[in-house]
Amino acid sequence: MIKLLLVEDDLDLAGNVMDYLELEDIVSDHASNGVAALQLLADNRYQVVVLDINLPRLDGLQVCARAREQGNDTPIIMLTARDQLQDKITGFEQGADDYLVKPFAMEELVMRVKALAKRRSAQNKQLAVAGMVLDLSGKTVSFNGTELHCSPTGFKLLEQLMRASPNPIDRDELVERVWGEESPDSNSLKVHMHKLRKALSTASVPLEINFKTQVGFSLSPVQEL
Amino acid sequence: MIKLLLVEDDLDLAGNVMDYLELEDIVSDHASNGVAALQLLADNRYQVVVLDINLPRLDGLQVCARAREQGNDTPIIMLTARDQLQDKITGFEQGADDYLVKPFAMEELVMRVKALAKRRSAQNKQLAVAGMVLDLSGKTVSFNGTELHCSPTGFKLLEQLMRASPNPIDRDELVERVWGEESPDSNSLKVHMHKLRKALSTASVPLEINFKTQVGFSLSPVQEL
DNA sequence: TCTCCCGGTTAATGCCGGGTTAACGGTTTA
DNA sequence: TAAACCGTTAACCCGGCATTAACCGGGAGA
Repeated sequence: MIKLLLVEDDLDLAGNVMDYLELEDIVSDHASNGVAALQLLADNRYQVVVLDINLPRLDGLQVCARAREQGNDTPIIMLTARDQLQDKITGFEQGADDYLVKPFAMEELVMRVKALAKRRSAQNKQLAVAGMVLDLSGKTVSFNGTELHCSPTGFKLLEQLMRASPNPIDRDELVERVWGEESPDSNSLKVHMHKLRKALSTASVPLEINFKTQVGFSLSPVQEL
Repeated sequence: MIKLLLVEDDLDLAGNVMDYLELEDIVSDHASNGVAALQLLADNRYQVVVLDINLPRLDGLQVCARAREQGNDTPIIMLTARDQLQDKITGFEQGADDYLVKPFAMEELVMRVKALAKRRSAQNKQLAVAGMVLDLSGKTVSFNGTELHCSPTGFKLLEQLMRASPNPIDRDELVERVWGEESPDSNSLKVHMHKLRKALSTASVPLEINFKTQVGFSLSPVQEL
């Protein structure tokens, strides 16, 4: 789900855009002038801003510049009816990230919104359990500085296990988060789990994956005897 | 301080413009016809050219075209009394960077001059990674002083890789930045990548291009063992 | 004690996608 | 007009990966 701020004074257009975006699982706040936009930007965290250039009170370029001055680095898509080079230049100079000329296709807008949101959300987050670090942006897993190899699916599995750790995660829940609705034959999970366990042991990571019926899988420190 | 060439046959207007620009810390040379303009362009380096279209001897469009033919990529602002779309199109086709219709406000001109000068100074930089230098203005790449050959597309690819380095850049993102919306068959990227890698290795550049699924391409120093 | 269930283990299969190479067509240059 | 360059495409190779199937072994219940 993407949270977006739409700044557009044409209420008809704004309504249409918001309706369409909603179908794509993008929820929008709306401002119809520059001052309101800045207020919303200051009070909320959006993943993307769609900003018309022609606005009452404070035009889009100024809104963009002010927002950047205030340290707000939310990705901004500029919107304008003027298909002129100068607008683009000025827009980018003010710190816009992308540009769309009216009239535009809704699909086009959605595509760009998603692209920017994705780029943004992929920024350096990482999970750590018992010294093992999982880097969401680089898709890498490392322990004691040495990287350990993980296939994409293995990575997703490990991510879920680490998010839940030290609590167990239900088997079906796990499968759904990794594979989504369409899950393959259950054998696949077994095999991936096996590979994960093997990877952990060969890397001497002091963690083990346990399974308990009616409870699920859990990632926990190895128990010495 | 911005150094500018004003090409304008109306001496009154030219004088006014130059006086005004001076207040903004912009110093101007002046040519009153196309031939003189080309001569000055060949002998000096300006940050911006303001070029009237209606000129004696050689009109502005021709001056623009000739200058570009000679490899001069100084930003040009076209100036004309004719507010016609055709002029704009033709102007941009000849390589103009911006456009201003007479009569214009001095503030408008100053704004655009500054915008172009800034863009120019910003884009004239060169990128350097691990001793390899990519010159944006000259479109050349060199390592240890020796130039290494790069096709236009290869150059764009390398530029994006270097901008992102050492971080990876998403495959789709890369394709869009190099080819734009309409990208060719994905094979093309592979081939260009291959040529780039080959160029790097034959030039003994200690950099390598890596790819990782779900992450993208990255330019990083070679790992010795 | 036998058997069914279910997770773990291992090996095999097929696919997907990047890497590599060669060839074709268009454009520019000598 | 021939040569060189460049972008693109097609064809193939190859490795990694997900998936499947087959088998093993322990625990629960009859």
